Amino acid sequence: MVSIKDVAKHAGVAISTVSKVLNGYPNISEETRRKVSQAIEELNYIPNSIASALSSKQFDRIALLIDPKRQTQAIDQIFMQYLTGALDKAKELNIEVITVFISMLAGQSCAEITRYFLSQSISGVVIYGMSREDKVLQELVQSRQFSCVVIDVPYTNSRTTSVGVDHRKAQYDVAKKTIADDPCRKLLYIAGRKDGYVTDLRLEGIRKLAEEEKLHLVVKHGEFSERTARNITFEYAADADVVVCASDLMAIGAMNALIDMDIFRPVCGFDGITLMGYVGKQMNTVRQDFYAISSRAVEEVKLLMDGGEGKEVIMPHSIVKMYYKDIIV
Amino acid sequence: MVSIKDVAKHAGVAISTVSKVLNGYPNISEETRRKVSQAIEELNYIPNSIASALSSKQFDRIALLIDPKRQTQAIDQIFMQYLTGALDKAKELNIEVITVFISMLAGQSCAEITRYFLSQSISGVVIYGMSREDKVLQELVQSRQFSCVVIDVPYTNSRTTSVGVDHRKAQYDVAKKTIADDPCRKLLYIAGRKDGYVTDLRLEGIRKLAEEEKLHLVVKHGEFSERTARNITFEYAADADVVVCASDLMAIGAMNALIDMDIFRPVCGFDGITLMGYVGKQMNTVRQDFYAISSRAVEEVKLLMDGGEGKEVIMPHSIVKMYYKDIIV
DNA sequence: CTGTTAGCGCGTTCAA
DNA sequence: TTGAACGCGCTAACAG
Repeated sequence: MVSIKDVAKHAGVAISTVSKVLNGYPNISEETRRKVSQAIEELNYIPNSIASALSSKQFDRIALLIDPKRQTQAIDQIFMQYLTGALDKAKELNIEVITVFISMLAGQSCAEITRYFLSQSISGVVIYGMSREDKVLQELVQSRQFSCVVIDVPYTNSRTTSVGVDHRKAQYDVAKKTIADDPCRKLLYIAGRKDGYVTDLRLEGIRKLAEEEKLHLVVKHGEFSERTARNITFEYAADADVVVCASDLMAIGAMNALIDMDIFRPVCGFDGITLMGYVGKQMNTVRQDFYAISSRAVEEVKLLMDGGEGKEVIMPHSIVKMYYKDIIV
Repeated sequence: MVSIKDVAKHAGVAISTVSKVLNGYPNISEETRRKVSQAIEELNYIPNSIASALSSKQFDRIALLIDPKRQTQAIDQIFMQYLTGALDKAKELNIEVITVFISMLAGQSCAEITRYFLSQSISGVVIYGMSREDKVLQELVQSRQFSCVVIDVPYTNSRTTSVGVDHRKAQYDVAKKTIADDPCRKLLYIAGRKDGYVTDLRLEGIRKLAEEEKLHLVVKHGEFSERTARNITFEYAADADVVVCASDLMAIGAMNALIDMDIFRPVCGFDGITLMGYVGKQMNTVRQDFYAISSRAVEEVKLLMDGGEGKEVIMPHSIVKMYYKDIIV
């Protein structure tokens, strides 16, 4: 391995001079700079980022906390988009990324996780999908030991920024579009888990719509489960004009139930996953740009690491209809 | 930040003694070990892995090269499984992982990528989905600069191990199961891209079956595209008894085409993705355990980094039928 | 069994 | 404008 020392020798200058050229310091003559650059070229020198990090003690490293535990594999798509968004932005900002599945942290206390992160020189964390039950993650965020960005969780503190869409408005919008296409009087709403952060927000959205449109609103909790939504649909959908679901997976469950029941009801989902296109009928969904959200999250965690204050970031959303023909490649 | 020096002082021993305790060296008295451990405890000392890596020059770091470019979002599932398998195993083996989407390397030469990896102290690479067109990746593997594991690519050299299932046998098995259920004389086979590594292997498998069973075999290239498979099905399926596809996505395209054509033909896919369960009819697929494959890949790259020789690893597969009810949660 | 010493590769004073 | 010297936090001989 060729080190900075070799370059210095080859160029006939001191190590520190090479270092300065490398890091673009101003006080270097054109002449020396050229000599050094040439030596670097000739020796094919590659700076050792490990050593650099140790020496400068400047090392931006973040952990991406992803939770595949309460999802079926069908929505891995969302996490892949989260990942690509984060990785792209991280590379742009020259931040190192450690991808961590929350399952890998299972059973560990907040202190242990903190320990692990510190030993890895991680100073920022982006959390995708923290639930109210994740007590350790809550603790982690509240400890303010790390710069945190939480996705879709309405919580901020001095070192924590939240990034997400306006779930209240999004749910309102997507449902409104659905009933605009098919007028309705009675609406079945399949909500998420009772204690979910977004559940209440989305519920507020649908309540507002029901009030405005003077709809008879029936609310059932589908627990974000396809099967539960399916069962709820079997029980209550015949009696409703429209079925609105707080997640795509539940919408798919509802749709399949309706097919089995052999009745038609307009259904809308929420997340905007491709899978929606495969279920045969078109459905409205919120277009959440997971890539953009994640990209923004990394930007925000960087700001925090640079000393910024935690804040709330609302990303825009739009509404789309999913067709099979738009998805097939 | 509390360092090893503080611990040494606090425990009243030398720095190296602390280091030895930390790394579990044998020649340490129980007494000292206890003292040091206590000091570590009291100061809440966390070893700096960066410094450790620099000093020991031992730093197992691998890059996961993932290519979402030629896939629809529908099969992100495969990549998530690859990821979890790799990350879990990496944590077990204490290997650091850098996740890289191949798109992030687009336009870079082999030398530039090599440079980047070296600067990141990456010594091992796992490549998921390398095609014959990826000239730079080919070059990278052939350069032997890094310990490489390629997934589903039948190439090995002194520093390259290949991991994958036996595509020939797998294709044979899944198709055989399909025609066992529904006897057939004429079989439409929708193959992958003409230049794909696995395309030929799978083709061999189906050819062998056709010969054994004396089937009339019609082969068309679906380019691993759902739409192309759909079009091929429209054109040729009416004339066949069974449709065998070299990928799940193509199987889905074929199935949807058959539904539109309003005729029934048994269809089988290959990859075993959950999405198969959503298309309405049951289909046979190869059960590839992506998690296990990826986990094994990381083990293998570790062996290579420790000086092992490249080799070929064949992972087992089984055949399953996909039902919606097995998938819904 | 323990402590001393010499680096790992680099960034950063501070003189010259 | 340049370079010698020191230190980042740790590991690994070697000496005691």
